[in-house]
Amino acid sequence: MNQNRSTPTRKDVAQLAGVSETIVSYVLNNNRYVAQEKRIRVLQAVKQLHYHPNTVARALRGKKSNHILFIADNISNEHFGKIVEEMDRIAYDKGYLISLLADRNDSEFVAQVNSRLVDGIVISSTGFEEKYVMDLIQSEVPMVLLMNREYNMVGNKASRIYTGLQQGVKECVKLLVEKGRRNILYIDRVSQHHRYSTTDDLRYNGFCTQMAEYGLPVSSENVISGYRSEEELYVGLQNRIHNGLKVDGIVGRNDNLACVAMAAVMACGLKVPQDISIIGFDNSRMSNYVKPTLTSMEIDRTGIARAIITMLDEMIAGNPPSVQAFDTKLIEREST
Amino acid sequence: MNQNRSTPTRKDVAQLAGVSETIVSYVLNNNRYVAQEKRIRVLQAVKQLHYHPNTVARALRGKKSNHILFIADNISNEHFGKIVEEMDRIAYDKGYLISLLADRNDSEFVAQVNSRLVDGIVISSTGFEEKYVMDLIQSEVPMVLLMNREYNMVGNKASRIYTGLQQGVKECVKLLVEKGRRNILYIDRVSQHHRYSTTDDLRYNGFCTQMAEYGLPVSSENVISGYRSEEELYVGLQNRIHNGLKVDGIVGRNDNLACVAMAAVMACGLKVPQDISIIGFDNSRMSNYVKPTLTSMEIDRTGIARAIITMLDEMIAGNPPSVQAFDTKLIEREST
DNA sequence: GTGAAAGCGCTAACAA
DNA sequence: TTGTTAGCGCTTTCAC
Repeated sequence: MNQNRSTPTRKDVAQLAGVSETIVSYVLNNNRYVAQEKRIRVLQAVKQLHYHPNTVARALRGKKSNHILFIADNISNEHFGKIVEEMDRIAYDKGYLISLLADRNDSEFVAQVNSRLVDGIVISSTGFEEKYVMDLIQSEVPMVLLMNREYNMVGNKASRIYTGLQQGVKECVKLLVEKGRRNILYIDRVSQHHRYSTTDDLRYNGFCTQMAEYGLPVSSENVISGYRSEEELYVGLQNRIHNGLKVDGIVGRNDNLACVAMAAVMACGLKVPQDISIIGFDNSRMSNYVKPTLTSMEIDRTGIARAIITMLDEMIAGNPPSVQAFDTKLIEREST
Repeated sequence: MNQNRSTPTRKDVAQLAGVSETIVSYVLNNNRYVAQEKRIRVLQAVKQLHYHPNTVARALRGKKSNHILFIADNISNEHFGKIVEEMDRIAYDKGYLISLLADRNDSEFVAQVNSRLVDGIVISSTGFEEKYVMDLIQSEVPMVLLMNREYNMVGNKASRIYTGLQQGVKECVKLLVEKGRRNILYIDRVSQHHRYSTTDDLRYNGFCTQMAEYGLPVSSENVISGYRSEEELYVGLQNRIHNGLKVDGIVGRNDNLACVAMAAVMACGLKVPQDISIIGFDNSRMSNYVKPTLTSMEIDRTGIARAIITMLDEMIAGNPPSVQAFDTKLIEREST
């Protein structure tokens, strides 16, 4: 814990400005009339001492903690990093600090989170069970959900952001069909804990929906799921193709998986994009550098980050939760 | 702020267990003899209510806040994300929460940080000025520095982790020289704020040192620096080569820049690795998927993450700062 | 316009 | 072994 006695407190400001401590609070919170000259003296003292009200004490007293918690199931990928980076840029000016936490599916986790007095919670996860989301909502902390999946019980108790996953994947399928592809694979996530996509997952859902609209089949044949690692996927996909799986198009759940799949089909002797078109998701850096370069869907991360902070701000101010949707943007490259 | 009245407090536990509040504290902090039966009743009540001591109140009272702050200059890249992910895994079990903050070079930033009562600070930045690091050290919060650069004033006031950058880049140069390369370029970072490397930067330093040991020149000819974006770098490098720059080897500051450089030299008609060998740094995912696949240096992120938490724990326990060094590992692929 | 004082949930010194 | 109490830094009610 910070033992530093040199960090100024409200008392120091009051002394330097020659006013009572209460006056300092009034000036800083701007919620009471204070004589002009005193106000000025206080502000000067604040500046001189580089005083910042102790966030912890404030939070304990029931004010804002200026602390936002971001709960996610994959805090290491580029997509997530970019959103957090952008959030930090906006949030810093508003005085917010952002914490990162990987989700755990147990009620201890919920209790842990509740023991922190945070101003807002953002959840971006497909694997975090809805009952725990509901537990968190019960404690009445403003919450924003990034809709990677559908929730059944949340209703309008949390703000929701549709990041364009479902519509985006639908457009991926459309593009492939327009290119004349019919034997289209969907590459599902790899997971060591058997957390594969269900139709709750908006990307997977988008795939199924659009395929159905074209009258194309969706089955265990063309949904590539159940692998525990990228290596397994790489080998498994090759085996399937050697065993006669027909494929002329691939939609990857993200760029990384699309690249794994691309490497696998190329290892099978298929030419991209002549024999098969491949499309990823996220428009991450690597899509520019793989060979052939990878067509991908760009997600509006800046817009999403802004929306998160805005929504949280509004809910903290007492407004009800809201909903916002974002579009994705197709970035076409060599792989299609 | 969390308005939730249902989150249990110490009082609730005391009531349920039929003991005084102090007893609850003593049991939880395990620092006083408490009658066996009472201790059991307390622990039962804790479990039943899912009670967690309010971290904020604790921190205010001068105890641990269980809060670690990670300050960095690039919170969106994969390398950084992996370290945080690993830290979270270890830290969660110890009750720590990790916050992320992009550095800002002003004293307001320092004051902001000080207003949070954090248990420890981790800094991984090349651009964050040392005077602000010193200001942070003054407030006596345990600190771990990831040594991306040399510091001149820190001395042993903070724990330091050498992540292998300098030695790693030296090995990169060695590898290229062993392959018979002599006209070796170093690709420096791109920066919109003119924050290019100086010899404080351990990667750049490693390059200079090893080149000198081989009697090879280092000049503005072969240090590719000063570009504001990857696009500028891509174009600029091609121009230089068209203007006669001789090059048969490239060391990229990271995989991403190495890929940009690789794309540029290939666009100039050079063959990789026949005409030119290229090596990156970080062993990020993309190095597996670019064509040709990219030789790179793997950093021991798991080890580093562990070391960070261990060091912080020890300093929080009152032990003096320490130093640790990690080795990098060469992952050779097609580009060399 | 201003100040005194209570109290947020917790720890630890002190007293019993 | 246990309870009482002061106080961490702050906000806000209430009285002046």
